[in-house]
Amino acid sequence: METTSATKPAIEQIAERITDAVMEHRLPPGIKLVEEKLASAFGVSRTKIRQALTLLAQEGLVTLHPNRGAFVTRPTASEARDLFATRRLVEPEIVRCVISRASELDIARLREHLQQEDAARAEGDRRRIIRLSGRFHMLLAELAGNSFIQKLMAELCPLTCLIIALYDAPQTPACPEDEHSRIVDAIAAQDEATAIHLMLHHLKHIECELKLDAMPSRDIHWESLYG
Amino acid sequence: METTSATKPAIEQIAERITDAVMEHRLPPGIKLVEEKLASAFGVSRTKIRQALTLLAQEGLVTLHPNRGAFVTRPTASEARDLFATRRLVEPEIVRCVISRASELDIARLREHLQQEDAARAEGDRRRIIRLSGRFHMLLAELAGNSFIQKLMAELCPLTCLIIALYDAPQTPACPEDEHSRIVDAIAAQDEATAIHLMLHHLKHIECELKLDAMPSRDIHWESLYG
DNA sequence: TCTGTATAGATTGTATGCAATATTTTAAAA
DNA sequence: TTTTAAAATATTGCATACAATCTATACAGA
Repeated sequence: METTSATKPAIEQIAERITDAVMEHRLPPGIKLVEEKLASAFGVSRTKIRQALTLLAQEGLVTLHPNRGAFVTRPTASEARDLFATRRLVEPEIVRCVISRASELDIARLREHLQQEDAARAEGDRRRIIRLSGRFHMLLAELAGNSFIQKLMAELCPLTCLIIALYDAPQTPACPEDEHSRIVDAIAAQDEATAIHLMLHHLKHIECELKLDAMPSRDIHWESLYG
Repeated sequence: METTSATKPAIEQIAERITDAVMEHRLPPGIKLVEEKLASAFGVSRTKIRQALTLLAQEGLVTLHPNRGAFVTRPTASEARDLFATRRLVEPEIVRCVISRASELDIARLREHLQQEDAARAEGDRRRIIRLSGRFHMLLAELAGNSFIQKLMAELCPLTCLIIALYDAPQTPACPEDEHSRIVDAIAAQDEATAIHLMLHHLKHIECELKLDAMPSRDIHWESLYG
């Protein structure tokens, strides 16, 4: 009897790599994901790719059009607002849970992540900054210890990256974010009120930099236009 | 050019029928779902069944064991507590949204649903009662108008049914639930404070009837016991 | 009786092939 | 030149077949 292989199912690995590519804006919203191309890129057959795509579709990162294929989702402005409303509801709870549960080691993991973000910012690697910013919130959710909230945030964060790709002013100066580090400080100090306040401020900050209005063309619902 | 067929993808239909069976406790927690059996039951090939199963696994209703197959999930007591914590966080927000958005027609839909629940209760059809009780909360989430929250509740409600199947005292007298109808009354009256209070009370009520303690044997995590 | 091993059977994992559908290209007509 | 129609190409949807893996049974030895 051997050790139960801890290797993740290959399908999830594929989905994860596609997710990373989306988070880094290397796969822009709306782009078509052709099964055969992905299959040869990953060195597997279409069967696995299909399963990975249905998985990503379930997460909302990919949209499946019957008989037409898979596309990276283009969230509407309305969906973007719903997403941030959900995050404003959930992330304060995450902060509460982390403060009440986190060990020294957890705090250390957070600080280590902050260092990675700093490094990316120092290099001006905007793509990595965005991905790491998302992963910061996913790490917080993980430390909160509620698997349902963790899973929800694992879906919302990549989608947030997509929304930023679509609606962020192109020349937003790479966010002056010591915001993450201040949140970690408040958590480490067990200062719940401050931590929650900073988190909500941070979310508002991200949302407000988006140009969610004045782009009605993006929101046209072609399917229902004529009937 | 014809109308884009509004027929749901067949895979989702299969997943939905399996979900209903789970909600009605016709597929008990832990049971194995053999692909071939399902394939012939639904009259399709294993390929589609597999995709439906990965979808259900993503929702958490089914657990996939590599090379061993798919099983209806057996939530642990700890997961059950996390689930209710999540619902206590989300459902008050749902109530708020519904109160501020719901039209007369939406309220009518809620009342119609209550009638179905009454009918099931009058017939003593416990299975249908449980499924409809779950669907009541899913309907509320739908009316709240936030797709992310709606999707989350669409996962949590079937799981709640599973938890009830596992942990509910077998002879719990079919819940004396005018609780749903009182929630709808408060919503219709736009009485936010009361509606939220009733909702939280309702959730506590469900959770407290569960025997989440004193059954440690269910929670043993065999995989991590020795290393 | 119990334990361990070998064999047979069942089930999952994956690739491949073909039919159905969509997209692009080409050519013809306005 | 623009529009329309038809053929050619590309892509998805699905079922099936085979290999890999797991499970159950049978049997030998302690």
